[in-house]
Amino acid sequence: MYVLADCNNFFVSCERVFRPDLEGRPVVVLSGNDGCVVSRSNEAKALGIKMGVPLFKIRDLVSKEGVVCFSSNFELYGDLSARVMRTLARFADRIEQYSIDEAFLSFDDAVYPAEMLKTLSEHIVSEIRYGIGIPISLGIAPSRTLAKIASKYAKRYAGYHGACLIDTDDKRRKALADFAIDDVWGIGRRSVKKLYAAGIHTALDLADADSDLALNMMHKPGLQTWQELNGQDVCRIDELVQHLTITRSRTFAKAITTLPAMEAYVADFLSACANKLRRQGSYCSDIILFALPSRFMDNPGAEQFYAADVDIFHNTGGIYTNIHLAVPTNVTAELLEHVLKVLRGSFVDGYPYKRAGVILTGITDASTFQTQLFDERDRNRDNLLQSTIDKLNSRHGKNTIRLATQLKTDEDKAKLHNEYLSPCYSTRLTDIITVKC
DNA sequence: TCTGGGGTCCTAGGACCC
DNA sequence: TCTGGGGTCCTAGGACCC
Repeated sequence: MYVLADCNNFFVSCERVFRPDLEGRPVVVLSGNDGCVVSRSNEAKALGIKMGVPLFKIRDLVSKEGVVCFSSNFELYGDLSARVMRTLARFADRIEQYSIDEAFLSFDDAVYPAEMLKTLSEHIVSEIRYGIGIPISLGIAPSRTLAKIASKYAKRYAGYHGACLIDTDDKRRKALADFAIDDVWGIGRRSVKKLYAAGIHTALDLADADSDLALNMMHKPGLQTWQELNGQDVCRIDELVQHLTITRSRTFAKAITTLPAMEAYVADFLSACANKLRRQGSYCSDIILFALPSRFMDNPGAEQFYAADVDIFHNTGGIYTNIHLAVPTNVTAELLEHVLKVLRGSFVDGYPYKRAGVILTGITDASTFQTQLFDERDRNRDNLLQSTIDKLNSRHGKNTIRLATQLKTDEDKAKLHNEYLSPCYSTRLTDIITVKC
């Protein structure tokens, strides 16, 4: 059996851990530059605030209803997430972290009868609620897709005490009959339209349909969803450690128009990517660099460059390049050399670059590393220098040693528009909570 | 004024091989 | 007039996830 553990309104719940006064009040967490709503408390949902809505569109509602806003604080969320994951791992035979706030636990059926899992799950819910402060919902079922559905019911009805079990065919059919097709894991917007046209509106409609219908409309992933809704376990994710791509990108509050400013951001993105790459013990052979204008046609700064109905990359002067390296590497300075060369060659001064980023691909692990015959670099020296820098940074804090091109931390903060940022209560001594007696 | 960021998997089609 | 069959690898784009 699988247990899906899904934290409730995770980012908002993290903020509330250190602000218990916000229980019962409408709270939202915003994306970078305080752009869109990315997490909502139940009270905020009840006010009709939709996921992804831009803040400027709900300003009136926010002030009228006293909605509390937070900028996103990933240092805080990452730390609380790690605590939740460690706690979950203590209970399960196997754990697969699926996202920052979700994990699949798997249990051996021979050891854990369904009813025992239900009791255990309720125990996990209260352990995480009272030990860490995060409300969480658990769904128990024989397949991952059904476990996801069960977790939604656990969230919906308080009577389940945070854990819902779908273990019999009768329960499965009842649960699916009351579950909208567009809420099923793996069924996106595109597929929903086609399914509606075929008269399929609930998860049960799909499960009871012919498997060929699922296959023809939604190809292989659709067939897997069909199987999972019918209780078959189709393994789709595993205990994946290595990422196949590593990305850092940002939309800027104000477009970047000068090369030195862009170089600083790109160097920062690349440095963060390379760090992650080394932490997972990999090398990469390709870097994608992009710097693009605004996605929105009505953005006045970008308008003159925007031609309707044409590919934004090719016709507006935006940058989107794939840089292939002859020898895979994970050394920040070396990666940056390549990227800066391309950036300097393609950057157009005065052009309004609104978002930019770096993607590492062609990722391989250390054991498959291949040297090249005509390699001029002294790789031993590079690696020694890099590991020394990494050690210093891990001892004295992120970016203690950084490349000259990178942003200075204070400047970076000034440029970021994060009006409602909370302290990093659990990861920085300077931000530690004070209790007055 | 103001519109997120980081991922995965699958498929079709082109280039190339013998 | 008539132009194989089987395979691999790579890439761009689509769809989906939180």
